Amino acid sequence: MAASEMDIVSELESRQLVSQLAGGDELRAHLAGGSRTVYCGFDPTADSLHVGSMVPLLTLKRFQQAGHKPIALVGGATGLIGDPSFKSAERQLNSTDIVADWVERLKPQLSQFLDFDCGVNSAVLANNLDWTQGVDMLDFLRDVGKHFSVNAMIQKESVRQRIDREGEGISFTEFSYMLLQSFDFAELSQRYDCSVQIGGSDQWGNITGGIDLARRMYGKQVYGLTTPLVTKADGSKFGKTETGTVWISPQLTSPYAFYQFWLNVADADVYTYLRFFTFLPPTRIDEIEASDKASGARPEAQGILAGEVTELVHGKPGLEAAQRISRALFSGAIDSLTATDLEQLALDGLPSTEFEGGGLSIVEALVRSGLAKSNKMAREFIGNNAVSVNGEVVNSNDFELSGANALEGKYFVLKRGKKLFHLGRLSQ
RNA sequence: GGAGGGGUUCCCGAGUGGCCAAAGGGAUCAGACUGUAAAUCUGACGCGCAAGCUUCGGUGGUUCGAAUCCACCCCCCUCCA
Repeated sequence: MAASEMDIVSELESRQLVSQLAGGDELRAHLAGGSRTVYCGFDPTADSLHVGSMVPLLTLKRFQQAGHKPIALVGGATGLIGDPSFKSAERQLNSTDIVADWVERLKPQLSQFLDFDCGVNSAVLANNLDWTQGVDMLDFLRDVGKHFSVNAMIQKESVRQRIDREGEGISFTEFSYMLLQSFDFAELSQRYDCSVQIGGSDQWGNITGGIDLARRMYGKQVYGLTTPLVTKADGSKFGKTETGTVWISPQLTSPYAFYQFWLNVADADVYTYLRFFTFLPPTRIDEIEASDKASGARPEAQGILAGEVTELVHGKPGLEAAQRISRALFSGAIDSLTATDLEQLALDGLPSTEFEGGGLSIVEALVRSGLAKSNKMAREFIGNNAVSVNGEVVNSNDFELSGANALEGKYFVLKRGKKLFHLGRLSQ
């Protein structure tokens, strides 16, 4: 490995990807001194990762590219408990079956970003349930619990609002979460000689807990690094769209919707996101930013970002499908699409609905397609000129969809608002 | 187990017998302006075309009338044991 490749901390800093360092210069020297083993944990809180999980996950990949060995840990055990860090309320426990199922779904998602066949620094996929479920409770309390001071734990910022805030509390279950994650780090330091843990900055308390535990249990010096939480300049929550969370899974968020999400990133955020979510060199990103600023026209950054991230997550075919739909729908020439084009859009992931029987009213079509939640909302959208069918604005509640005004005798491209499209098909 | 404080529409949070489908803020959605940005302004924001209907932890009462009063139950928080 070239020496330049090894200076991963500086590389991450140039991308503004370092929030906190546990170990500072010592950690830099440690990473510069050879190929190290680095881990990051992902708890199964749903049946897919979402875009927010991508920052630490891609950071893990960056470590691997720099010659280090990544461990992607899926929290089969910790997912049963629930991390209280910066959560405002106690959460509902999920059943063991559900968590086990989610673990299985997360595994391939974690794996797709890492290289498992590149020699000494091949990635490892681990599950903390493997070393947690057999541990005897009394042993755990004696060997692990004894190293933690409750006085110190309740001082952690991550649980502060649960303890200080009137009306909220924290169960012993969630409070013990830190012990489990700390135990993971100590265990990985033994099993894999893992010496670095990374995570989002909300994981700082859990990471430092692990560093202390590894030292106390095994006399091992280990380190930590956190990445910033992804924020949005306007203060709203990152990773949500009008249709909900943006997931990695193509079943939950189509490549088209995924692509659109990135295409719609605000100017104020897009260059930061290029640094966080792509592997383009920082110098290249600076160039893009400079050229966008100079042009005064619509920035190119969003298109580049959407292209890079969509390809990374959904591959070339996914990206191409997303771009096909985007071009077709936003070009304004909807009425020139052929039946083949329209069927392809449905295959590419444009949401679609079969409309049985003959003609139906626009109001009903909006509700059945999910573009409006209720008849009332549908009428309101129509009243606001927010609805169009096959490119033509609909301005009457009495508008009917029928073979006569369909594209190719059976297709309708329904649009609500500026960006939400749906394909309707009449079936006889 | 004891004492006290709470549970209101997506979230926060007012409301303590009719003027309450329920203030205010946030989030969200639509329109205008734009670049499928941001900011700003306007409008919507339980369901229903409407008459009206269903909501304020649950169940049952009191009352002409309840989110508001009473009883019991469930859940949460604080302090004490």
